[in-house]
Amino acid sequence: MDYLELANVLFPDIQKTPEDYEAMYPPRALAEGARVTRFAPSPTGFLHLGGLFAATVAAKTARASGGVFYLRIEDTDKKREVEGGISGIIDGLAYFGIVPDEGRISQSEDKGDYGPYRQSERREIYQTFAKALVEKGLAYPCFCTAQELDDIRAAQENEPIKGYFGKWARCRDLSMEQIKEKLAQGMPWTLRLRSSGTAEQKIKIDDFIRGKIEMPANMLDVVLLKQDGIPTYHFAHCVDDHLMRSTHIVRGDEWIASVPIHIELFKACGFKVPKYAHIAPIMKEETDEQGNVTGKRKLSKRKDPEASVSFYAEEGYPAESVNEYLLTLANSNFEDWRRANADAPLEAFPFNLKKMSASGALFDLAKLTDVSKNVICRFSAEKVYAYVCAWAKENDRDFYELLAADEAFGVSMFNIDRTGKKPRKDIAKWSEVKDYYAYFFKALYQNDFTFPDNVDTPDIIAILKAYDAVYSAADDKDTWFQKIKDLCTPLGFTPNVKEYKQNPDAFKGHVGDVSGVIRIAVTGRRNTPDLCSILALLGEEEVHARIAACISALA
RNA sequence: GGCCCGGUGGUCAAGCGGUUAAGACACCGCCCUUUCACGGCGGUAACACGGGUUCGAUUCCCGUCCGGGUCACCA
Repeated sequence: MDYLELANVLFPDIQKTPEDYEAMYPPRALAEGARVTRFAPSPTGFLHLGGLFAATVAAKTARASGGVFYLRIEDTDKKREVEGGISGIIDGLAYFGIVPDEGRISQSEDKGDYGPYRQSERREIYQTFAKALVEKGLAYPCFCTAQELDDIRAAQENEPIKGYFGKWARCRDLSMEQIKEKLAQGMPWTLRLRSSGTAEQKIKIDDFIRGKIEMPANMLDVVLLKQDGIPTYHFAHCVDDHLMRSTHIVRGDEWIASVPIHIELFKACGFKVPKYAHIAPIMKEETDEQGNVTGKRKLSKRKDPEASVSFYAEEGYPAESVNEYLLTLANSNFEDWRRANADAPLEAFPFNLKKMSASGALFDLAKLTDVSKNVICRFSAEKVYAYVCAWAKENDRDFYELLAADEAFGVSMFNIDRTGKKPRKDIAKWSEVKDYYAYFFKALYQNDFTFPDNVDTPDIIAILKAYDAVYSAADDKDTWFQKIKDLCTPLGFTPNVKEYKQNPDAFKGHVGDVSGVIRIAVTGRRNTPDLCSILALLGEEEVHARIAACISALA
């Protein structure tokens, strides 16, 4: 067989050679140890949490080493592509602060010297390298139809090794005449690798996360180029990551099984094999209708709302919170680092690929909530106000109008209990703010005047009347509190909590019960930030009105 | 089914031959406290199972079980 002739018959239009591309995309001039990583999603929908996680890990890996992180779009399957998929991914990443150093930066723009970064624009490159493989006798055209392939699969049902190889590889040894004849008939063809693997061969890989793995070598004549001339994932991965000079392949662990194929391909092409880091997926507990746990599975975009990154934007979890949560999953020492470096930017965390867990973690919303409260309590009131406004503008227009009507008021509201060493941790996501802070707005304020059972209604009314008489919005915290204490004794309560605990039968309650009554009368809630600040912000007129309304409701 | 990978409290996880088996979240209790929080202290709770190797196994080996992945002209 004259492979040179075959190559020209198959790829008559390809003039360039692999050497041309090697020269066009020279090795990167980076410092020793700098890692080049990428995120390479297919634009099949919006970004999901697993993708964000992989991108985060890849980006951190590159940044921590002074390397390069780039975005490549793997759109070799036009059937699955969705409209706006590319910008959905780019915008999604940007929302979480991930801006690639190079690669695809918009629906139609690239940045960097190793592009194009969209696979559908790299057709000629793949064909050039495919042609070179044919010239070396390492690839051949296959004319099998989908039906024939199905038949092979059916026949192999009980075989230990399945796939296109050995006696099943019917097109492997076609003569030049047969090939030319089929081509002349216009039969569509795919290009397959002529694998040199045997059933006995083993390969070893040293994965950054999994460690040493031994697997049977590839022996399948996998498809390199589909009928439409577009490469499969395997071939595109090989050509792109070589030409774009990736040093570390960070990807989901569903790819582990195909590493033998990839290694054979890199070697067949004469490329250096990159390092691999296969990350475990984020899992979700699976339950039946009764809520019993039946197992776990990968977070699914279709079944789990929290799989989609847009869920976090809609619920109002700040990107910072999601990022921190993801980092707790990625490197378990992150939380220790955060405690020791409370105010350091996330970028300062010394991320370590090797500390990644080999098994998939269950997604834990309670943990995210906790992380998020810790993140938000460090925000300034101005920042909270800005975030809540931005969230409400998209998700709750009425609430947005209320907030935007008075910025100073909004900031003051979020500033309560936020300035000390131990800021209040009450907000985990912006969507709960409206409920927590409703009493600040006349339009939202509601009160069903439900008081705890330990205070009788006549006492409630007495407390409110007495407080209404002494209240002044100008009171500072000490004055305010002293006034409440002064109310206690005449009404049968004690200003001293300890005293009450020592002798609970001697009093109707303590100063905490008294302030609790005032809180509920004015806000309708049993838990709020500092009451004194709330009353001052609400203003005298409003406070008096609310107290009066409460008294008449109870009377 | 073949081939890979994994299996420490409910969850995330340190530990990697000798530990009272860390820590975080959640939960419970106590303390602090004008409420709510915050904070502090304490508590319940774990090495999947069976065989080896060893003076000694959570740590090493084998088997079993369980969980996950993969076996496309999808990525």
